[in-house]
Amino acid sequence: MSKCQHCIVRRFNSFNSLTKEELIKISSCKTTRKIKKGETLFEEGERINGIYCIKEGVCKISKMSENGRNQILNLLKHGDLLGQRSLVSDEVSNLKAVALNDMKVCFIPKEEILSDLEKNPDFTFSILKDMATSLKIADNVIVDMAQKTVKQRLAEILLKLYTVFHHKDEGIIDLQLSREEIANLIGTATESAIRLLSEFKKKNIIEFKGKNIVILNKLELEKIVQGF
Amino acid sequence: MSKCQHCIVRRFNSFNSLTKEELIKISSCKTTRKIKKGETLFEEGERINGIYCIKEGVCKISKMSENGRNQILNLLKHGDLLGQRSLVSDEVSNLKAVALNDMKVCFIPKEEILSDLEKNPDFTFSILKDMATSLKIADNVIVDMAQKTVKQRLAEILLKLYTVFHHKDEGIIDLQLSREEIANLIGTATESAIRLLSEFKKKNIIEFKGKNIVILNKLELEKIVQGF
DNA sequence: TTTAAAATATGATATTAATCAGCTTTTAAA
DNA sequence: TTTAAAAGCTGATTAATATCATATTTTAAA
Repeated sequence: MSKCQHCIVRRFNSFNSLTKEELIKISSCKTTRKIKKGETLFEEGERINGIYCIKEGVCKISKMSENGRNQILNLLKHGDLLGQRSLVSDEVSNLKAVALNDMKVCFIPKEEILSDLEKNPDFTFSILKDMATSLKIADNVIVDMAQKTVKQRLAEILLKLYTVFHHKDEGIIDLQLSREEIANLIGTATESAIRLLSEFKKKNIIEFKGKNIVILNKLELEKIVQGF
Repeated sequence: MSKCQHCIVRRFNSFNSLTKEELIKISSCKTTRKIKKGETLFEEGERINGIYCIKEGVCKISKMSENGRNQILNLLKHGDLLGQRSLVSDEVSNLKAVALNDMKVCFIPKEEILSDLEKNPDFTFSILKDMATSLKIADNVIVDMAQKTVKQRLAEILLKLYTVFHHKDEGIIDLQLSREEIANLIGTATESAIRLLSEFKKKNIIEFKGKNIVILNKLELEKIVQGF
């Protein structure tokens, strides 16, 4: 079995603050899971009782709205942790996680992490820092959703996707999302997302390369985000 | 000077997890501030370097959007803490806080709290729990902003305001908000908020008592939230 | 008290986005 | 390979919401 203390992924997350001994202990109780594209890691309302550490692949974190539409709240990739809230709450998950491509994740049971939280203030501080950052980002998303037009939000998500998933120097976004998923990221109808993507394409701001989107004019997207 | 260990407000927040000794230490370094209605506690971009503990009054937490509109993200009242993010981040505040009525707040410098975070895992855990709850709430707000109509959001905020600020058994919301502030809470134009409030009033769902809103038909509001 | 400014209200219009419908292309299963 | 289903696309229409204009009421300052 692979060992946490040698796992390169941990350099990107709070596990970096654990001691070698703590990592060895976690190694011994973690389970590794492979999830195929489209498969569900966990459902809304499911009890998680632990943290997922993403080794490979990307998953979408979503939530159903009361009027039956799906909102994607986050995209997580290698190095990201998932399920922090389960550590401090006995509630079931309020979110659903689905793989966007083939994934490899490690699952560490809640009890293990909790004992580290008790003993290692650096680790706790790191988790706290992560949550604070997530909270700040969430505030920004609320403002965007409340105040920006669909076109602004689409331009913004394309820039964000490029930042996180760009490939080499090209403008290509190295992540395949369906039109519906893009719509669910920005909170609009699928048709509206398609229409605006077509518009961007017609204006040579983006192009489609197979199933991927390529950013041709980053500056123009930035202008659109600002409302021009 | 009033003492934290005797302050009733602390029963509602994470300071509840501090020991008597820790509270005495905090008492000795805290400063108490009175803020008049309309005054600013701190601005976006200001360095906070500590935690505010609200003893009396209500404040709005807001953020400007890129297109110059103001979004109210939260309303905080007695017992609530403010500035947790400053503990774990050296960044300036991303939010602005303005008093909605006369307030009394205590300010505890960051260094004091940090030493407690180091030594008292219960306290840290409690802060962590708070942040996790805030994160869950933020996720819900994102979904609402992205997926619900302005009418649904208005009905929802009225119910929330009622829950948090209701007065005795009456349907009165014991907090004075301008129409603009209501609009900034739900992310819409002031005129749209006014129009919908008028509609709700015409349908006898709410009434205006001076500057306050009174809920007459809670059930109907709940139906509107669901999309009917 | 008078008066200017701010807040509230409402109508008219423009803009944005959702919905519905029908079509084409792509994908995956038989 | 064929074929059904899903995804993508586009036009037309409707619905929601913003914006602009203007009037009225309330508030606070002179």
